[in-house]
Amino acid sequence: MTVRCRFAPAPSGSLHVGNVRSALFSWLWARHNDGVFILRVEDTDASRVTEEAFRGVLDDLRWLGLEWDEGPEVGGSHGPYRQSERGEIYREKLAELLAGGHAYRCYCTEAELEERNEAARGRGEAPGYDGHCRDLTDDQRAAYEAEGRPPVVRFRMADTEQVVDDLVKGRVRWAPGELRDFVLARADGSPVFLLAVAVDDLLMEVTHVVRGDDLLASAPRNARVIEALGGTAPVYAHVPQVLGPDRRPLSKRHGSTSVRSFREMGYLPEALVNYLALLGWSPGDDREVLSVAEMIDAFDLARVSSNPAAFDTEKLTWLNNRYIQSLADDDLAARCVHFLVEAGVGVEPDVLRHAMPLVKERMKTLTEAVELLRFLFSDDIAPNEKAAGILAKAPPGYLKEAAEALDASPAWDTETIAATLDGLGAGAGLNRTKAWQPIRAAVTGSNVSPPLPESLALLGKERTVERIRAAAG
RNA sequence: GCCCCCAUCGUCUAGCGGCCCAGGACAUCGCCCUUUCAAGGCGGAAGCACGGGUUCGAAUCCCGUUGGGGGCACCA
Repeated sequence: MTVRCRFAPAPSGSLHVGNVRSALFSWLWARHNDGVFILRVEDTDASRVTEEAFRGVLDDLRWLGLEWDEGPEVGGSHGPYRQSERGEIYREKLAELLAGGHAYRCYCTEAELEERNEAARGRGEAPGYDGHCRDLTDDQRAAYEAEGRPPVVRFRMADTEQVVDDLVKGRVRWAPGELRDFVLARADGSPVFLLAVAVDDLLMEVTHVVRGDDLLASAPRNARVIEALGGTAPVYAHVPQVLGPDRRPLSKRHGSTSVRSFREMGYLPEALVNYLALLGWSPGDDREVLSVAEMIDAFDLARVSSNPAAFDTEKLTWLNNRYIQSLADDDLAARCVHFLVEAGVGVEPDVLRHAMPLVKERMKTLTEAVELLRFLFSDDIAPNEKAAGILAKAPPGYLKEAAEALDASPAWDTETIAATLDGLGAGAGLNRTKAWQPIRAAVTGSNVSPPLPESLALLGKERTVERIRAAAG
């Protein structure tokens, strides 16, 4: 049987990394089994959903490389894939459940429900729907109808022990009566999540549901609805929440947690995917840096950890640098362009490409290309505080001398420049650090830069000499 | 309140009864390399929440305690 996994986000603009991890595990499982990955958008709450928020989610997934086989924009034989377009289907299935006696109309008002809940609490009993309208007689029903009470539709939950064999949590049980009859459709007839998910998973022939463990208790409800509709429930895998550094569930409160924000901070999708895969899963050996192919090959839902993991930006950053180092110069340069342009630095593609070997091991994020390489593309290199200090401490006449020596250089390659610089230092009785730092400060405006001879070679003789002369005053 | 989930270095994890006086990675500390900053190499410190069992033997199994988290909606 073909494995069919799905990811069903609400369109939020940009996915947060916790959701993405669920999506990733679902996707990896589909790919591992040569199965199908479905994207379904849970936009039933149409009032809050904008087209922009919808697009944001698709963009995030594509950027991460989590391509879907069925879903919005790619189609598929089980559509439509937006819940907002499936109203008719839900109405149909709701009628089916009602007709089969698996669901019933409940006339209790919210006030009545609340009142009885309070009373239950007062008696030390568990709150929750008490089954008031479960077995109304025709007369009672008629009386409520006559009152004009708008009914909701509730699912008749089996009064037996409920068991879910979860791929990551193991066997989980709920005592009889623990899971109450829940609402499938609101008084206005609109479907709620519990109906929509069950119907969609059934009709889309989903075999494995991978999602956050905050939904663990809805698994038996989903399963019973699917069965009431004549289907077979999928296998569930509830992955733990992703925690923030304070060990509380990740939320907006933690600042930048959306895919978009990591993208804007200069993280590579490869690094984010690799990092997220390692959050709660490991291949079982000591590998940490894994290609997508290796992840697909090694992935197993049964190996996903059942305890919650905290998101650690430092390790993500380390991985990011590893991936930056591994990229080809062309590729890296292309990815840096956006950030340089964004910062107002106009780039020369050829120079940029040749600068990559100089910066790839010192860039933790792509945004750092800006500070590292600005001096190559802009002549506005006013020295920062430390650079100014270095310049002030340079021996009198040293910079002028350096400018002349470099200007007189017969060739302009790394070796020649290094030799010239060394000759200069020797003449002034300075070691390399003392001899080179003033040059660095004069040319880059900073005390920190890529390797000096290579930088000067890229900058060109004219601009180098000009800047040193300017600094010499 | 009731129910459910979870518990190995600061963090992510390996470990599924003897291979473990617990292995790897990030972070951290020290040394090396070194033109700055990085990167890299080598080394160190750091953990089985607690208490009972079971067993010849427990990080691994069972029970309890404690501590986190989630659920108990006409939200998803």
